[in-house]
Parts: sequence; structure tokens; C-alpha cells
Amino acid sequence: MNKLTNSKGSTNTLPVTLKDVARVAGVSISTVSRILDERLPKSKSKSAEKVRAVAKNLGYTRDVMASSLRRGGTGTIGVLVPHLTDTVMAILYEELAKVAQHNGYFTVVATCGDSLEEEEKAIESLLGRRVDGLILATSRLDHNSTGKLKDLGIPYTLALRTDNESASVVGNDIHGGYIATRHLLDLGHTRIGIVAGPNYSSNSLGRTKGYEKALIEAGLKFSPQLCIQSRFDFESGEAAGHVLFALEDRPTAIFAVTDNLALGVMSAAKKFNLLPGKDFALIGYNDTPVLSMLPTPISSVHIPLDFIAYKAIELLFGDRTQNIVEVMPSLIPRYSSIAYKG
Amino acid sequence: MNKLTNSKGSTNTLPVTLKDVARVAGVSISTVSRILDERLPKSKSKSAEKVRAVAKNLGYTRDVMASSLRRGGTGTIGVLVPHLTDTVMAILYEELAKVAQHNGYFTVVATCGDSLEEEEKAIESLLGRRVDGLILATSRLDHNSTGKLKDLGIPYTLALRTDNESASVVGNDIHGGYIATRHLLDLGHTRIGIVAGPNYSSNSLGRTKGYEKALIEAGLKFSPQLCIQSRFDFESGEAAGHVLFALEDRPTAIFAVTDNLALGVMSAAKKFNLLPGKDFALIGYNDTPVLSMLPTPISSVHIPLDFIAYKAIELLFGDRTQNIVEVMPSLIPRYSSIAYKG
DNA sequence: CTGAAAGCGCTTACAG
DNA sequence: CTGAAAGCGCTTACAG
Repeated sequence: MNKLTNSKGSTNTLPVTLKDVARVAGVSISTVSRILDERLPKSKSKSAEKVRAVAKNLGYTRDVMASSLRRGGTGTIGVLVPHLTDTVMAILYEELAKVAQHNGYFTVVATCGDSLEEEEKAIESLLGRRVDGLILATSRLDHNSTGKLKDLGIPYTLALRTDNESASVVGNDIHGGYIATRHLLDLGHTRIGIVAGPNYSSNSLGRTKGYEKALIEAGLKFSPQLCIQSRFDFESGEAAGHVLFALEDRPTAIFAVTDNLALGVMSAAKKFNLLPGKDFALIGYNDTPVLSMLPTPISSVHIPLDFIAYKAIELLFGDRTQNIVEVMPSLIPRYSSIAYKG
Repeated sequence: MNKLTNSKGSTNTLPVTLKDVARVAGVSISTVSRILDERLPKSKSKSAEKVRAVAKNLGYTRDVMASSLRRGGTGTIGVLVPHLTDTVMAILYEELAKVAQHNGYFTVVATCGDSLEEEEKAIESLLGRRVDGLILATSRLDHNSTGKLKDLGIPYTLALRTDNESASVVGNDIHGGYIATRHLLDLGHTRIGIVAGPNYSSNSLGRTKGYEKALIEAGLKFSPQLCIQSRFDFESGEAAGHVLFALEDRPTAIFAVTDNLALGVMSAAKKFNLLPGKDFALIGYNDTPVLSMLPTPISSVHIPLDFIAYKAIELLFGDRTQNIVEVMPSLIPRYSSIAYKG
């Protein structure tokens, strides 16, 4: 591995250290350290002024690694998401970073796709950086990747998904699935398909359960034919859409448990020459800005991600007595969810 | 600030250190350190086996902060982007993270929006973590935020934008703007509007220049009325679209220098009851997956972000003799760019 | 190959 | 308020 070098090929200028500042200011290292300690009340003494001036002048920045080694905490929160290219996850992360920063913490993010192996590696990597806590938006029900965290006593909370025992902040997925389906029922639809997502994730399972509940309540029965399991990615939604549209008696409305999946359904629809909002109703989940810009914007169940982020970090800090926080989702109806014209 | 505590309210279990491993394995710390050093050839000796077993058993993970303090480098590359919610940036970051990891580096990302102030703060923050190098996708022509990096001798490269002097990896924006416009001209359009982006960024300026070049070459003249400056966000593209559509003699085709801006134009079009691909031609830049899923998918000029990422990190490592790497963009025509029917 | 020792840049009792 | 000293967890000449 090459050493990183700057444009002149010379090695980096040594960063300015406490020692440098101390020497120039003519005081001891300890004093500089204390004066520059952001946690202490700001001294207004003469030498304090001077030290600050020197530090600024020399371009001193505290070495956080060294500092945290001594302080015993890194002031860092690790965040793990499947993909940053999933806009929902990107929004969640940006909100988390904002809240964390506001609390004096720095966030570090890692992505792991939908791979268990990658997830373990990513957690290891974050742990190696001695994060003070971890927020996971990746938890699966079929595998316990949080066991190690529990053993080590590293605080963590799950976001958007739960394993039903760890501290978590989630939308009420059953309710979300319920209102989505209910909305379609109210519009007169009786054949409602669902692109259900994977069965290892609490959110897709909950939303599917809500879907079923609404159907039963309306006196309809759950038809396995209309319920297509999938992964979370676009292609998978497209495939599921294909299956549904190819049915002899195809659904007049579709609930996709994720926005990405809804987009996949739209893509599949195009190949069948069907237009959402005209030939069938479509509703997704977790609204992202782009969805509202579509010519037939996708109806959506919405969860406030800023609030999720806020609560997730609060839970990481807090006394953790209330272990699972549930946020109520709300419905955003749009052109894509039209009434049934039978 | 609360101290982070685990679910039982107790403080973290102390992490396993080299000392612990050494004690259990019955050897010195130095020995363990060397055996576990991933850069050294893997020893197959008896004690090496034992130490590795113990380390694994105890769940040892090297404290990277402490390690890098001593090693004199953190093995970390800092990445700065305006927004991770911008899919182009999210893709770029994921690619950068992948390449970096492949080279044994860890990436840390920060976002700074379009604010100069935030940009400086983010750079400070990354510097405080003693990153070994920095990749910036935010450089503006109207402000020198890289000055400090130069002074400190921290290696950095710019990605997707350039200040014309720092090491950078960019698409050939002039060419990109040229082929986009050329495409529309070839379809018979003569009144072509442009949503030009901000004037502080090399990419929007280059693309606009390419637009102008193609017009001139075709014997048309550049009309300031058809060239709308904007920021990079969706709302800004929407506003620009409004201006263009409200023109008495409105353009039959529009080139938006960014995908986000193209989406904004689509949104504006909706309010005028215009459909891209039917009532006007539309072409964007920097293809993101969602664009191809739209009912009238947006035509696009495409840059391979994986290649940009690869080159950016290579430049960070390399001898930096070739300071500005240019990647040729290519055209992805789609339904949204239709021929002119006058 | 192995271990004792110094030191990376910082913080923090401790004593003045 | 100030400074000398110990130590956070690691790595690395140095000597055996």
C-alpha cells in the first residue's frame, strides 16, 4: 500500500499539537489542554485568551483519536444501514447525523446491503473504531447480529425495524399496513394485491399483517395469490408486479410495503401498458421526495424520519425503560390511488 | 451530556485489550501485537496459533484509534458531499467506500449542504479525526476551502467538480453539455432552454458552455432568455421550469444540467399540463436509477461513478503527476427526448 | 522469535 | 489557576 503523499510528494506537515501551542504560548501542556477543553466553562483569564489566540493562529485542532483514547469514549455513534442509495436510509442517516451532532456526537456510517456476512463485518469495523453506541436499521428477525453487542455491553438501538426485544424506534407497521389497505378498500377496491417484502424483517411482516387485518375486517379474505413475497430492491418489486399483473383476474389495487417496491411495480406496469392512477391504484410506504414528482405521484404511508432519528438517539442516551418506541404513520393519498371503476 | 449506558443501566464492559490477550496466552504484549498485525506476514508458529485462538476467543478487536495514534496514520479517508439524499452523491460515496475498503482504508463521510460555513466546519471535523486524505465533491469556484488542506499538506482530491488546480476527477462537462444539446438539435429542436445550475460550480459552468458551443455550431445563437441560472435543488429546478414554460415563445426542449433539476422541470411541466416526451423534450445529467422508471423516463448524460470513485482514490494514493482526470460522458436517450414536431 | 521500554497526543488526579 | 507525572491501548526500535 502506498503511503498517502501530498501533491509535492512530500509527506504531510506534522499536525500542530498541544505541545506546540504550549511552547508558543509559554505555558504547560496541561494548562493548554484545560483551556481548550470544550466541556469546561470557558475561562476568561489573560492566559486563556492568549492560548486560544495561539491555538487559532497555529491552526491547532485537537486529535480526537488521542483525546478519546484518554477520555475513555470516542464521542462517536455508529450507524448501519443497508444502502445509502436507498433514499429513505439516506434521509434517516442525515437526520441521525444532525441530532447526534447537536448532542456533541459524531456519526460514522457503514452499509452492508442485505448480506448477513457484510452486516457482521460492518459491525466489527464500527466496533474497532470504538463507537460509543450503535444505531442499526438492518436488524433481521432470522439472525441475531446483536448478540455480540449485548455481550460487550455496547449500547445500541434499532431504527425502523425491531427484533421485539432490543431498544427500537419503529413506525407502527401493522397500523401502517392497515391504513394503506383501508384507504384502498374505501375507494371501492376488493382485489388488492400486496408486494410484501422479505419475511426476515419486522417492518414488512407488520405491514403485511395490517393488510390482512384490514381485509378480514372488510369481510374479504386473504388470498395467498395476491400476496407476493419479495426482497427490498427495485428489481424484486418489478418481478412481483409482473406476477400480479399477469394474473388472470388481476388486482385493481396494489400495496407495496416500500417505496422502492412501488417504483418496481410502476416499472412492471409500464410493460403491461398500465398506468397507476388510471388503470390501477398504487400505494407505497416511506415517502421520499421524488415520489411526489412523478406524473402520477405514488400514494404513500408516511413516517417522520426526523422524529425516528431523534427518538433513536434519545433511546441510546436515555434510561431505556421504554424500550420500544412506536411512531404512528400517516396516509398521503395521491393521484395514484384512484377509486375502483368496476 | 448523559453517558451512554447499556440496557441494564450499567456502564460498558471494558473492551478486551492486547494486555488481556497477552495475559491469557502467556506471552508479552509486544508479541501479541506483532502476531495480530495484519500487515506482517502471517506467522504459523505454535504460539502464533495460540495467540490468535485466544484473541478470537476473548473477542478481541484492535482499538483502531490507539493503533493509528502510534502508527501515525489513521487509515481513514474523509469524504465530503453536499447531501447523501442526492442519489448521485450516495452512489459516489458507496463506490468510494468500496474502493477504499479494497485498499485497506476506511471512509468517513460528512455532508455540508450548499453552505460554505458548513463546508468549513465539516472539513475541520474530518481533520480532527486525522483522516489520511480527503475527497471533496463540494468544491466551489468562488471560494477556496482547500487552502487549509494545502497548508497542512493533507492530500485531497476533488470529485465531479474541479477548481482547475487541485487534483480532480471529473466528467468532461463541456462535452457532456455539448452532446446533450447536440442530441436535441439533431431531433430538430431550435429553441432549447437550459436550467443552468449555479455559477460557482465547475460542472454547471462546463455543461452550460457545452450547450452554448453546440448552439453556435448549429448556427443558432445563445439566448440569455432561455438560460436560467439556478441552485442544485429540486425547488430551484421547478422555479426555472416555470420561467421557461411561462415564456411567450417557450422552448420545445430543455436541458437541465442535473437530474434533480430535470425532476424539478417535470414538476413545473405538470402545472402547465405539459408532458415531457410529448409536449417538450427533456434531458438531464448524471443518471440515477429512478429516472429510468418514470412513465416518461428522462434522457440523460451519464458518467460512470464507479470509475470516478476508482480514479479519485488512485489519485489520492498515486504520484499525482496527472492532476486532472477527465472522464468522457455518454448519452442515454429515452422517451423524454422526442423529435420536434413544428 | 521474544520482551522491556519508549512514545503517539491527549487528559486528569495530584500537589503546589 | 498552574505544572509534573501517569496512563489510555497500541506499535516499534532495541537488545537479547
